[in-house]
Amino acid sequence: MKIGELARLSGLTPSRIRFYERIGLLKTVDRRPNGYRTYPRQAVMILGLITTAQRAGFTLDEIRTLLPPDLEHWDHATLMDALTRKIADIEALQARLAQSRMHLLRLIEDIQARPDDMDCAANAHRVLTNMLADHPKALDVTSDDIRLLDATDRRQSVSPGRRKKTASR
Amino acid sequence: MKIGELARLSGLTPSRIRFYERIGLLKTVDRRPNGYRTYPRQAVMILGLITTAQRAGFTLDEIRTLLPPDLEHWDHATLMDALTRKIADIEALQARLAQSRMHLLRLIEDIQARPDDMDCAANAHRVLTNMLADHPKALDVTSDDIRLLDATDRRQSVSPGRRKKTASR
DNA sequence: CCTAACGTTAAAGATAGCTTCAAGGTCAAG
DNA sequence: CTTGACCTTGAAGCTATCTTTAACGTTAGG
Repeated sequence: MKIGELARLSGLTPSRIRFYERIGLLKTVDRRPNGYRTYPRQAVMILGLITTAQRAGFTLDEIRTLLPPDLEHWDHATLMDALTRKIADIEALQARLAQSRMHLLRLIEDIQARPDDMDCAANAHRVLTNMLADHPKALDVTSDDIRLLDATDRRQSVSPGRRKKTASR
Repeated sequence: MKIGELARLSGLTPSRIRFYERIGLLKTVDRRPNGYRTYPRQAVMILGLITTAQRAGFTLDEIRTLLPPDLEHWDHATLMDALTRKIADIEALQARLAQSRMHLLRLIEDIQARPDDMDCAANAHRVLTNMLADHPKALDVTSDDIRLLDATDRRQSVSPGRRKKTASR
């Protein structure tokens, strides 16, 4: 089949298929005398496999190294290893997302927890200070820096669980 | 303070700070007679805020529209709305990651569930067919999701896996 | 006075994964 | 014979977020 038909069958665009060939993800295919690419039926499955792997989080580079020249002969060990590591990657991402989410929830709570006797500006400062104190390491901000920030306006900075031990630096 | 000191205090590079100014994320700062930028101490907090928001999954564009000219005067309603929507984004992504993970786990199981009387080639075909027959849209991850992933992932990844010779010939 | 470290700018490069464009060649139908 | 749909190529563009480079000015210290 020609590239247009393969595109229709696989749901990809012709340009994408040519792109995959260019980067070595698909092996070069046969050409007709006029230069047109000619694909075997199996190509549809290969493309489906590629998009499925992409959706699972594999990069094209990873897919290229995993894809065997022959769909029936996989490097079993390498494949299982890649799958296992990808699951671990996903779990790491999940952990970070969970943290991000909790961080945002805590931020919302903190903003709404404005004491009655505090005006918005002071509350803004309180929330900001709390938030930036939450991740000192990631921001490369030391405890000295925090104190420096506080010095700007040292009125009140009340929050539960303010600093956690400022690990290392 | 000059840009180098701000960079040290904030953990960002000078080029990144200049970049933020160029795209309008930071307002233009005062200059000394020699042309050097001069920052107020508050700038450290603004940069910390920006990187924190980035880690939470906000794009620089989003941050720019949310950041008030004055750190003490936020658009409370818009901010809360943005935070809430970002949490929803995260949760949607979490759901998709969970599905991706389950998909991979099922794939591993399926590969290992090769009947005794089936050779590897036939098993490969069986697994492939099962996989491609699975809910193809279930794991779809949009470019927006990728961005959110990047926000939590990129700056922490050790090496940005480089591609060899990006498609040219 | 010299040098190293810092500051400035505009422009280009890097990353992933494509799409789009320009400039053609091929082919089937009418 | 013309039209329009298809095919070809290489090169450039797109997105977001920076970094790097080049070429140059400034400043602090010895």
